[in-house]
Amino acid sequence: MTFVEEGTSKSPGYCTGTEGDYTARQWDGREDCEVRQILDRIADKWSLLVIALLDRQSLRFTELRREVDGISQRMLTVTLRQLERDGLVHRTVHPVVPPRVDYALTPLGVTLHHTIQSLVHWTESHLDEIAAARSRYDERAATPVPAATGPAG
Amino acid sequence: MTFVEEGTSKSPGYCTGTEGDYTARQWDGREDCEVRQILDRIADKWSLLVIALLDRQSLRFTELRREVDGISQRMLTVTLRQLERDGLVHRTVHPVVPPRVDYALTPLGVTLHHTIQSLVHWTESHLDEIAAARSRYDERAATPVPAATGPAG
DNA sequence: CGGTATCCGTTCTGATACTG
DNA sequence: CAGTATCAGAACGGATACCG
Repeated sequence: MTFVEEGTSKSPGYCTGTEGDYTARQWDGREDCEVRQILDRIADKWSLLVIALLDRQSLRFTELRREVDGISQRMLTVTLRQLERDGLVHRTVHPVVPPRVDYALTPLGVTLHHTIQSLVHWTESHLDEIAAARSRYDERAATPVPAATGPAG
Repeated sequence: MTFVEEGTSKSPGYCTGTEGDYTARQWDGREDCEVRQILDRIADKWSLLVIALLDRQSLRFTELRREVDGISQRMLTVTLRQLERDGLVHRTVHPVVPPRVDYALTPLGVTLHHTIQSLVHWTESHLDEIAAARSRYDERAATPVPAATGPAG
């Protein structure tokens, strides 16, 4: 296998000693890097979709590939491996002549599913607002000189 | 500016016509790509942190940089721009001799903050479980031949 | 069918230098 | 202080070829 087995030393600069200086933070500095790391993984393009698809049902490799559709075989494998490693999905290999492998959410994965659904729900609920904000920003970006209307002189 | 102004045609293969084939999905195929796109942005390493930091307080560019610490000036700028474009943070420029720019969450950003806090909370609550799962997986990975204990014969 | 290993282009990110 | 522009290296992601 090629992907890193280390989950903490993935990239330098993540967990540099930043202690005892901030005051009003929700996240702890030492913990923060870990949270970010996990979050970055579960909020991954494909991970999110796979977890959503695996809700209340078990799917085969090919079935998942068909559902996600846009994903390549490589990325599906990698995503599934990460999810399995994190204990979010369970992999069942059936020793039959045409190999059959089923993937299902673990109890931990189910709890995550509930949580990400909240985030997805928020996103769905605010798609319009974000789109509108983007349009506004885009317009403003096309206005280099807003022509100050303040009291000149 | 260099970053893309288009928010939908970022990458090919995202929104390929995948309609009327799946059955038990929570997310709609056409909507999915948008949700994923937004999600991918707000769940960004830095975006998440910036939003968390901006909760209930306004911060200057340098202050944010100090807090996030590991972030480069470039990434902070880019992250802030994206967040501003999505209508999640508000940018206030004070026309003083030493330039002063304050960043604060918009009402929309505040609602997002609540939601991502749930996700962060989940992650914090399950750090140990994930770490344990990883250790288990890592051990299994170091066992190429599990020595089948089934009925040999 | 399910998966691995490799090659290669695209994207992301950080370091650096420069501006107002 | 608050950015912008450019470059180089790392990581990501897809296509391909091959295996059990």
